[in-house]
Amino acid sequence: MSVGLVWFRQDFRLADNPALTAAIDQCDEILPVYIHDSREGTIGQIGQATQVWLHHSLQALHESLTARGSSLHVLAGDPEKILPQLAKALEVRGVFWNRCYDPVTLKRDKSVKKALDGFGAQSFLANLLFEPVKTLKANGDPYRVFTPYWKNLMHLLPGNLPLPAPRKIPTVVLKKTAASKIKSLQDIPLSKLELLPELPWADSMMTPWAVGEAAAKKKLARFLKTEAKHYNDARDIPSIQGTSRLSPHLHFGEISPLQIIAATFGKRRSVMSLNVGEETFVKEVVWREFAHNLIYQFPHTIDKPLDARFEKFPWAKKYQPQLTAWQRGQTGIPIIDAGMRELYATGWMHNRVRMVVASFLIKNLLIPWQEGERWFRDTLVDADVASNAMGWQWAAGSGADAAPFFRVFNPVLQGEKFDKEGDYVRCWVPELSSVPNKFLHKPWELSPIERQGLDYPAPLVDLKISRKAALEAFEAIKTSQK
DNA sequence: TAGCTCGTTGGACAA
DNA sequence: TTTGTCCAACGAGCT
Repeated sequence: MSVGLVWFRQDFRLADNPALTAAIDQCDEILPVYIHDSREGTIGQIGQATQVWLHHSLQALHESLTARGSSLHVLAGDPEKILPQLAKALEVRGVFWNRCYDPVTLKRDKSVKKALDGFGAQSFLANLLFEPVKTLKANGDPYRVFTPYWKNLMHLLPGNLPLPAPRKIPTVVLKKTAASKIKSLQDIPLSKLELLPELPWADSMMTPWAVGEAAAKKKLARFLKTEAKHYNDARDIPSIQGTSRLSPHLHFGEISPLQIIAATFGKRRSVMSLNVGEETFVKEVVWREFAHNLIYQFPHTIDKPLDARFEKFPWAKKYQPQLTAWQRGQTGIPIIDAGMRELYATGWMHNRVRMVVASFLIKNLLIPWQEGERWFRDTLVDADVASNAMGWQWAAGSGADAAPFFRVFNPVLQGEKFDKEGDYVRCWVPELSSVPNKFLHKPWELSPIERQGLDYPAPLVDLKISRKAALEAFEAIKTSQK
């Protein structure tokens, strides 16, 4: 009997999982494993919100494996040591996994592959549509601008059909094998990973979410049936369900980008045949590809600006109180506070508001974008190295295809434009619920009498003055060498 | 090769 | 109230 080891990492699904399918094709018996590596500097060292999601996602994967006669083996430690030990003890024919492209994982996987020499390690493209190493401009350089990237790749869509989920997964019983005698290879209960903090926050944060492959599939189907048509406009209104909210599922691979594309296209074979909403939605999936491509081609941009001029940007020197006020949703600017509170309460924030709070942190408070990136990474359930770094660098103006420096979002105008009736602000900043719409996004303009009894802080900064200061700060670096 | 246009998400200001 | 123009400057991609 030949044995195949399937190493799950950020691909917690059975359908459209090329590593799993290949293992079943090539081997008689499978051992599905997840290895948790929480050492400092490893990819396992993730934010609190994503840890909570990870716990539930592993649980869901285990359940769907069990339903097919298998189970997930959870181990903790260094994959570079554990995988060769397991491979040796089980005398495997192959070790199968789906590739990730962030620099930390890439480096680790390279070592793992080397350590598995002779055990038939195979990796697959599964979490992206396009292989970053092959996605280059005609002259061989990496893309830095989204539009040409999109124009050149849209013709390849919808691409292949996603793989079906295997009906049965013939599984090795660890207890009967040599591996069961080695302590470090013994299965541990999921709770031992200690991913769930002992805080009521972890429960309440997860209330709006259903985790796992089945939930992701259901959510996609619903979105395509109802919201996708209006996505182009509705996605900008934070008070309504206009976006797909698939980002955390995509991050953990509970659904693949290929599955999303295939379902959106249906029987249609070209982008031109999609309606405007669907096309914009597909474009967003390709934006995710673009972010992963950028991080693959320019790995240093995880925490350093792509545009080197920004290394010398005159950021504020002391900013802890302002940073804390921003994190807690106590800046005195309603739309900012609504967004930051939504983030803390649910692990998610509407994309329109993400741009506004990022612009405010960077351009009105002059706080380095890396601080915001770190906070998002710790609090978002969809926190993804590539998308997060690209988004923040876009807001800062230091990234690829970034917003020009003079583009400073005015949170009052953004609020009045995208939260006209104030539903979003009233939902997350209830202390303002009685303020009339005219002043809801600028309560500091209420008369002192009207302000009486209003338990809401004064704005942290004057928007006009701080905007001017930001433009002057950008002036200081714009002539220096790129 | 040179010249041209264009660039996810905006705001201020003048007319 | 609405609309047009400007706010930099550079690389990508096309002709």
